Amino acid sequence: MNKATDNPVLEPDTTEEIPLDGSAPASSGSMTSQIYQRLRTDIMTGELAPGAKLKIEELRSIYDVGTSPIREALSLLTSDHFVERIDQRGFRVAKISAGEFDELLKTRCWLEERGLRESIEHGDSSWEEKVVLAAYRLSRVPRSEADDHFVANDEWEVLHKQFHMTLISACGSSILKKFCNQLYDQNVRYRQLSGSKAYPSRDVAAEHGAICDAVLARDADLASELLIAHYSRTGKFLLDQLSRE
Amino acid sequence: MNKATDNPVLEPDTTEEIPLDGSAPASSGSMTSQIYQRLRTDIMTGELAPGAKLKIEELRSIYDVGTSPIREALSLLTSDHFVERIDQRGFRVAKISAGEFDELLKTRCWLEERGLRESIEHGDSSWEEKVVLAAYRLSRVPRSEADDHFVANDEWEVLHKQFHMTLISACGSSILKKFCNQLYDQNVRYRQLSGSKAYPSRDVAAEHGAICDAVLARDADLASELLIAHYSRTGKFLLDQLSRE
DNA sequence: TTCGCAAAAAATATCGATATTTTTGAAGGA
DNA sequence: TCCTTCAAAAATATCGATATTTTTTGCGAA
Repeated sequence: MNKATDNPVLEPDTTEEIPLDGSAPASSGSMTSQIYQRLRTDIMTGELAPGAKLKIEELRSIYDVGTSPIREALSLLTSDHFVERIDQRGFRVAKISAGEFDELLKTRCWLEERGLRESIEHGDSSWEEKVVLAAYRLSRVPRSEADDHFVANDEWEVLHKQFHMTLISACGSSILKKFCNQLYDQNVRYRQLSGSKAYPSRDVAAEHGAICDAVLARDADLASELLIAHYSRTGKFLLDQLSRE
Repeated sequence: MNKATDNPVLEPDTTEEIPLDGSAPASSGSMTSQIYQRLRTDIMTGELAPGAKLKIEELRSIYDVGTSPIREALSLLTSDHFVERIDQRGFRVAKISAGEFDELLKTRCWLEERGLRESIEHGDSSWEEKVVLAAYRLSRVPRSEADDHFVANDEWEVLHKQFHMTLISACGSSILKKFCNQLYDQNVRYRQLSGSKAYPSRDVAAEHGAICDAVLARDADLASELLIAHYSRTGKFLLDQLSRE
């Protein structure tokens, strides 16, 4: 058998196309990039609480670098809306609120629906196969690392994002993809912050499967409906948690 | 007569709500903010050519400041996609291309259509009045400062943006508004760069009027159609200019 | 000539010190 | 008691110098 280039499904590096992290600066290399990544994860996981003041001097001693890389990393994080910059009075971790989450959810649905519809209309068979592959990979990994209680599974996180980003990957606009990527990460942050206690017991895997099926059937209306329902359900759940506090 | 608070139309500061600039850092205040603004306009106007290398030392001597504010301003400009940052090898002005413009135009239509539809559905009478006012103000100002040939009119630029941003201002998502704002500015850049020679002679003012009418009639389908046609027309024109070079 | 390699030059990234601004907190007056 | 004011403290912003990295250049060897 010759090289497997004629069958994309067998090509293992299909996943490489979509960078799943903040994608702006590579994590290695410059000090700035490293700090950027560390701060980014620390904010996403809630290590750094929403609204917390990010004092340069403090960070400087914690991460053991000069002020320049810190300030630069913080400036970069501004674009991801993970950090707020107030002129002449420094940086702070972006605040969260039920209201903002509501907007986030709404906007995400709007943008991803558009991305999905465009992909369904324009995506070729290679895109279809990527979707199938992403769905399959996701289905093989448990959502929680423990059976009895919820323990976040990093691998699932990665594959879940991969799946959703693949859905819209053939939309024909890298700008839209970037926006969706940004909003996805914002959403992850909210998920992390709402304390991953008792996760809803609905069959998320089945929902993914259904979306995948609708996509393969090129049924844009159904696929969109399922996708939005999928997001809205977790959204509702998170919103409850947020307003309960 | 008492204060004009009961009639929003007479309230002159209706415009204040939407910041029309890059909105991240205020233009005055810190050195960083000033440099940010200057670089931003210099890039938008084409003073700094697409793809041009932004050497820190050079900028440092031109703007007469230290390296920190420069680097920070450049980092901030990264979020607007006016500047590209390549780890360990500095910054350069974001490149332009017909392909990217095509995506920009598409995405802008997608997002603004959604914003407009949501606004039409949810906007109250105060929003309606803002639209009327923005449309009126725009209609009073000539597109070009000269009658015989085209000379960009700054006031028109401001009011035009104001009009379009007002259209989507009641969509209920500040995230979407921010995205549209960003894309609008990107588009302005393309317009500036494509050399403002001989502008299309179609009646842009009439198009704005028609959109406004459709909005007031709460006809979402018609308004969207007109808006998209409006964008597509200038888009086509710009795309021609771009690929002709 | 062309290729590759190393040294020089240029540019980026980072540091630590200083200037500037904001915040804090305590004293004095209404 | 509640403001207001002003000075000390804290934090941000900026600078100029140095360390690192990338790019260029020039010199042989195939």
